[in-house]
Amino acid sequence: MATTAHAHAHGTDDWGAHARLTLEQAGYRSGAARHAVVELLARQDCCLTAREIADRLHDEGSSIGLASVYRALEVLDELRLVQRLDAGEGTARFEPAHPSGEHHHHLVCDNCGVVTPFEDDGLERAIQRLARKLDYEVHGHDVVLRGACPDCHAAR
Amino acid sequence: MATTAHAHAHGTDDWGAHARLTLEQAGYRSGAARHAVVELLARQDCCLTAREIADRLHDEGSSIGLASVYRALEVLDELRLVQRLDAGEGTARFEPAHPSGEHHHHLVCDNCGVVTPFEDDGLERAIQRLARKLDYEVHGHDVVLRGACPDCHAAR
DNA sequence: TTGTTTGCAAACCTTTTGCACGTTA
DNA sequence: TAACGTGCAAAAGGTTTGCAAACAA
Repeated sequence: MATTAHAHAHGTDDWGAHARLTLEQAGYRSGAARHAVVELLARQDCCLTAREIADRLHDEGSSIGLASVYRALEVLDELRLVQRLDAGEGTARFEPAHPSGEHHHHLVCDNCGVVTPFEDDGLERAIQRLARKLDYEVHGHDVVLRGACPDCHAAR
Repeated sequence: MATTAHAHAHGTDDWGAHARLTLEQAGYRSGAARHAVVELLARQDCCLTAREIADRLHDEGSSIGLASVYRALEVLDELRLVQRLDAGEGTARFEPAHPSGEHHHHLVCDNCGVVTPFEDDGLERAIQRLARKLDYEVHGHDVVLRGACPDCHAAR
């Protein structure tokens, strides 16, 4: 089966190690804040906002400034280690970008705002066919489906 | 041919009239600011930011407040008369949503930021097949392809 | 030691809101 | 006239930046 709304298992391809290596090879030193952000992201299946990242780090006892979270995410984005996603709520979300190219897309509930990941091979194939036809060098893509999640739909 | 990077012709299905009628039927009165925003959007093929809308209206001599542009867009969005798009630059973009369901998606250049519309039937079919399989009532979707536009790609 | 990273606070930008005034029905 | 729409200014987020202190190499 090609479609699943379940996230894949945690850390199966060790994104954390890949990210640390890539950062080092790009000449970045290791500091506490960026390290903590990488460690936290390595444990995520789906996207978090910068504030969510800072809050979780605080909960775990780290005192990381929000600005440092943004700076870490900026570097990770430049190195294509994270995928930035705008779900339309005015705040950006970030999730690990796996070197294998494996990725998912998102369902966003118009009503409650919950974001759910899904994967679909047919969709990926259609996008690859499309990208070949365009006069553009395509590096990546995002698909967001909007609608009513099962809970909100049932609650009508 | 199913794929085109060209926008379709201006106002061929008279979105402006449709929008005015929908607004009236929803009980909205007609005011200068919202009217001007609808008129301007009716002439657009692709997305504009709120500031771009206000600036163009000013250029045309209207003195429309930016807040009124946002308020107009909010109403139009609620009535599903516009499509809101986040291209990831931190500012939302808006374009007319045609009642026929005809729509396009966007290519965003990572380098220069230019946004180009495209249409692809294969992609639409893949999304429709996918939507049927999900446990979600899907109302809409956005696809953003990111990469290097022909100019930026050539300039390397 | 030297340049990088970080935390804090201030600055910035987009978007929303309060309020008084003008306008529509 | 009563309710709605608008413009302006202020407020409210989210994100970026300046700077001095802490830190890695």
